[in-house]
Amino acid sequence: MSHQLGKVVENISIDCVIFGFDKGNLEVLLIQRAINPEKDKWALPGGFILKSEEIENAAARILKETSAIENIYMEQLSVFGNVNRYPDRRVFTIGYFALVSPEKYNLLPGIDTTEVRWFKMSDLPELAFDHKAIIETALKKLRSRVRIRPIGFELLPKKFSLPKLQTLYESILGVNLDKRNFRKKLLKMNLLIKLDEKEKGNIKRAAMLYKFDRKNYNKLVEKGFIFEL
Amino acid sequence: MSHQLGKVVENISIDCVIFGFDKGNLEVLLIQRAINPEKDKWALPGGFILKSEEIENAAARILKETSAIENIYMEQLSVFGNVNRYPDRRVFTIGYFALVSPEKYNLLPGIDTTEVRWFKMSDLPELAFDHKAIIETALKKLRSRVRIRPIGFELLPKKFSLPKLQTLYESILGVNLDKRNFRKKLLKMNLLIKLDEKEKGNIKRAAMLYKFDRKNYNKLVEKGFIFEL
DNA sequence: GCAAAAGTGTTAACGTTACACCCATGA
DNA sequence: TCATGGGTGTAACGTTAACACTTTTGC
Repeated sequence: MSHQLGKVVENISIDCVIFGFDKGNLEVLLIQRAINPEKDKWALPGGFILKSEEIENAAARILKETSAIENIYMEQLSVFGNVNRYPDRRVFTIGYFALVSPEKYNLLPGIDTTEVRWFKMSDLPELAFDHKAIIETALKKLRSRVRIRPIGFELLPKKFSLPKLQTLYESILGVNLDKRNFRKKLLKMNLLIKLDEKEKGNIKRAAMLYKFDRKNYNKLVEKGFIFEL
Repeated sequence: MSHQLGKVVENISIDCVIFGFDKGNLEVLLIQRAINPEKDKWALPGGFILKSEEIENAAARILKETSAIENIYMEQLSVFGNVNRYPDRRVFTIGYFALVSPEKYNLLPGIDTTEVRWFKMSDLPELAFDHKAIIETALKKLRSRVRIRPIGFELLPKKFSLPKLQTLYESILGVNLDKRNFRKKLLKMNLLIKLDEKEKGNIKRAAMLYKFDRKNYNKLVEKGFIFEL
């Protein structure tokens, strides 16, 4: 955004940690920087806040401009402001984070980016600035959230199978769960609608598909329901 | 800190939400502003970050300079940056929050403050800037934390009785708890050391005092223990 | 027909809830 | 001596954890 420097708050940026889940792996969205500083390095999608722009709008705009992802709910993570985190001058960055289902979006490298793609969390490249630390902070938050809010569903396609959901939880939490107990618990919550449809593809035995019952979830929350793993 | 404007990052401040607990009431620490903007209004202890100062150090320094409270652990809450939250120019503020036992500290109005004192959460004065919203955000965080981390102990004196601890939890969570069940649960965790001492004062029957066993808590956490109400 | 993954119930251990009376002390 | 708040145990209930076999289907 160097061409915009007059219009932006020059010492506060936003960086977005977007988690996805694909084929049993937790992934994160990274862009390759087309400009200095840290040209050619991989980094979180980020940019500067406009002088008269609310922070949340800035986060949404920046994510859209760099990756073409839009209309997702992002949550504020933390501010990172170590004196030397950015070269030349002091820049604070506000971390945002969100969970999406990768297959829902067509990625498109935008302003100041040469490439956008998903990286497995287990196989991250070298990252610009302090973005490694930001991702680690986001992962901690994800882990602590996932047990008490039904955010796991955000990471899956609209239609998903119970084994996929279980794999997701296992991979985020880093533990193995009992298949029968997991199903029992989830189904008893009345948050899943069983579809009349099976998974497709070259699979031995196709699993039944479900969708998340968001309406009922909201209704239950109003009554004091607390989702817990 | 007007006299320091050359040395500070001019568009990023810090505001501290310090909760205390006294006589069954949740309280928050406020200062009366001695300077413009919002002179004479009550506000959170706050100030600007020095250009070459790490954020955490700034938070600690600012709290000390305004209220004389020091050596406490504060946690980052969120950034507040609405375009019009501050008059004249755009200033972002980083909210920090902490829990203390009021009786441990002698308050002393510091730089740019005419008065410091505790206010009951149920009886707050009109507040400067967006500080009301910041306090509300902090309260939400406090409520969601208090069930899953033993932060309640921070709000009490070193030595406390079980009824006091229970009152504290009841007042933060806004519910009534069963005395016997509460005791059973807490005592089974092995986080309390019973002292050979009773509460003092004009009370009918003095309760036994306990202290929090922080060493054992840390040991248990390492083994995977999760505190839960 | 066999390998691979989906689907299905029961029991025992554990934790949570509900509930009522006696005790110590200051006034 | 009485009013106030401290302290104590048990039984019913619900939740979690452990565990193994049958079903479907692509190859």
